[in-house]
Amino acid sequence: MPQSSTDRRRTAEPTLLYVIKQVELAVRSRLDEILRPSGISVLQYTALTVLERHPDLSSAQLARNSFVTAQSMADMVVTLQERGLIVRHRDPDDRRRLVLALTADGQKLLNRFRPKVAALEEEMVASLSARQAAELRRSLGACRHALADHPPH
Amino acid sequence: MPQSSTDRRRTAEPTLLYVIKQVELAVRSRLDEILRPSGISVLQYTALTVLERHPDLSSAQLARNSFVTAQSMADMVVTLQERGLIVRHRDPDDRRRLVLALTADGQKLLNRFRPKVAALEEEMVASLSARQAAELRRSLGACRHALADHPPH
DNA sequence: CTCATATCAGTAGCACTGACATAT
DNA sequence: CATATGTCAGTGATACTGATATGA
Repeated sequence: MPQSSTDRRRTAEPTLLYVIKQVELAVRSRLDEILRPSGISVLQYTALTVLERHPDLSSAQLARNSFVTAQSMADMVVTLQERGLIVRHRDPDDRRRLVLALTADGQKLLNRFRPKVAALEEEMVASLSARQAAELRRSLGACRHALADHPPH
Repeated sequence: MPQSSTDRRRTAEPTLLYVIKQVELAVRSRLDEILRPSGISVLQYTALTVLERHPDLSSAQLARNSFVTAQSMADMVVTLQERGLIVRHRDPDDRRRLVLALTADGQKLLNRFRPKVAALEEEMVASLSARQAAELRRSLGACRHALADHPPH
């Protein structure tokens, strides 16, 4: 007897949103282990990698990039500053902005953990071909783009 | 002058791990808005959908599924129970286990928000073909599987 | 005046460690 | 005794709302 396609109790097919969440949960769990010796959290590490790729961001810009409020990001920025991983200085062209930059220690921390993080990514895509991994990245980028252009509430 | 492939300051290419995190952040932000009228959090909603697909799980099993400790999940389970969305009863075959089940109200809540959540997923994959969306799901499933089989720390 | 940025204060949800009782 | 489940207590990192000051 065929099962109803609308009986979600018996369809073992989870939604795409759920699968994304599951992968992110697994990644975060593994990154937690990797970063534990560093003393910084996964979110703080992520913020550092963003600053590495996009120098001279303000805290407010970093907040929008991470879909959190400016107040939430401010706490993390202060923490990273107190640990000597970033510095802040006024933007002379817009004296409201406090521009963020990695310190030598911050860069050193990123360099130290990059191999293990890259190994985790390798492990994650081990069963995919290079073409499949590339398409995965493209598709996720399209998903991100589709959701990003949304008026904040 | 060609840029060095190891100078991550100038390579605009973020890691796959980062792109996954970005999509999950965007999804969570949008789900927050959708679920705000319901009074439950994204994590609580997710737990309800897991119980819908896999009835008779214990809190500890649910915790392992979500990569969190049993204590963390216990808090959420108590909250959902107090709101009348789930019930718990002893497993007669293993009297340690407290088996979880959706209540009628819990099922009603899921049914009420399913259309909006499905619409969000549609919006996310709008620029992908059906084949691309299917491959995205397959690849993410492979990633999840590759990371799941890891000894807990 | 408006908007954006940054900050301060208070609150709440979430996850953690450690300890413990109970059942297999 | 060893293992798994569930609970209780305490703690910390995170993100939120609301209010305020400052500069474009």
